[in-house]
Amino acid sequence: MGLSKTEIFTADQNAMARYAKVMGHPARIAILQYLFEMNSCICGDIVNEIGLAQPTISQHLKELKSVGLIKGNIEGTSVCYCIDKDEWSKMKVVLTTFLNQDLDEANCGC
Amino acid sequence: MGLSKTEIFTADQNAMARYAKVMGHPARIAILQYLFEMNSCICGDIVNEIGLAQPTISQHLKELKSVGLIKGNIEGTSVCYCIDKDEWSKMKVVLTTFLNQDLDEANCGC
DNA sequence: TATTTATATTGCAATATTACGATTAAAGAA
DNA sequence: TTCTTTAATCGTAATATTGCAATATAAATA
Repeated sequence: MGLSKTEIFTADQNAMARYAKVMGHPARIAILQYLFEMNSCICGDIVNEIGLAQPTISQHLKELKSVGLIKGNIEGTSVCYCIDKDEWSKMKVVLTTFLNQDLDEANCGC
Repeated sequence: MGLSKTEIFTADQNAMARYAKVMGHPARIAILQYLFEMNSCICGDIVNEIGLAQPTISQHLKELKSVGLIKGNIEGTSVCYCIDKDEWSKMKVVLTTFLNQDLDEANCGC
């Protein structure tokens, strides 16, 4: 179907999956890394940095924006993109809590 | 195209995206949580716990196995699935390093 | 051996994702 | 106003994902 059955999962599970999913593409990882590295963050620079066409980058930026991880400010004809620190912090809490689950508790006979 | 251009990204970027992608579905999050909670981890139990058909769960388990996050041991007619602690630790390092990037360094004028 | 039980695989339909050329929109420059 | 620049949107092709019914497989049991 291509359609996830989100209804049967908890809000937490869906939120975690949503964050993870948006990070589940190397171009979006690369974009986020670039935004962390650079203080200037013009969309055109991202297009030049990463070897993908402008509409493709624009689409990835849209997805990052849809979960709130980045925000864009119009500056004349160009757009300056930045990490949204509040949302990044939220994601960090959600994902690290999951990643830091105690492995010693996960013991089965296998 | 539906096909990611992995060639133009670094091994690290692709590895991160691969981990994130596999966690990018609530059913797989739910499965991992269940494997953490329970010490017994029979496939059939997972099917009962999560409201998805058996073939669907089997498919999700396959994807989790493909990145090495879980391993399955045959026990008679059933299969016992467990978290692979080594791989989980690897993922934890890769993702938390990314998540813990210094937000104060990411400053633009926006 | 035949039957049951538990899981994997196959095949398929519906939808989503990735990528890009072409076009559009909006702001600045000539 | 016209031209240029920059980024978003549209349209489309190729591929991937999600989900399940039906079937296959493999081990245990009767």
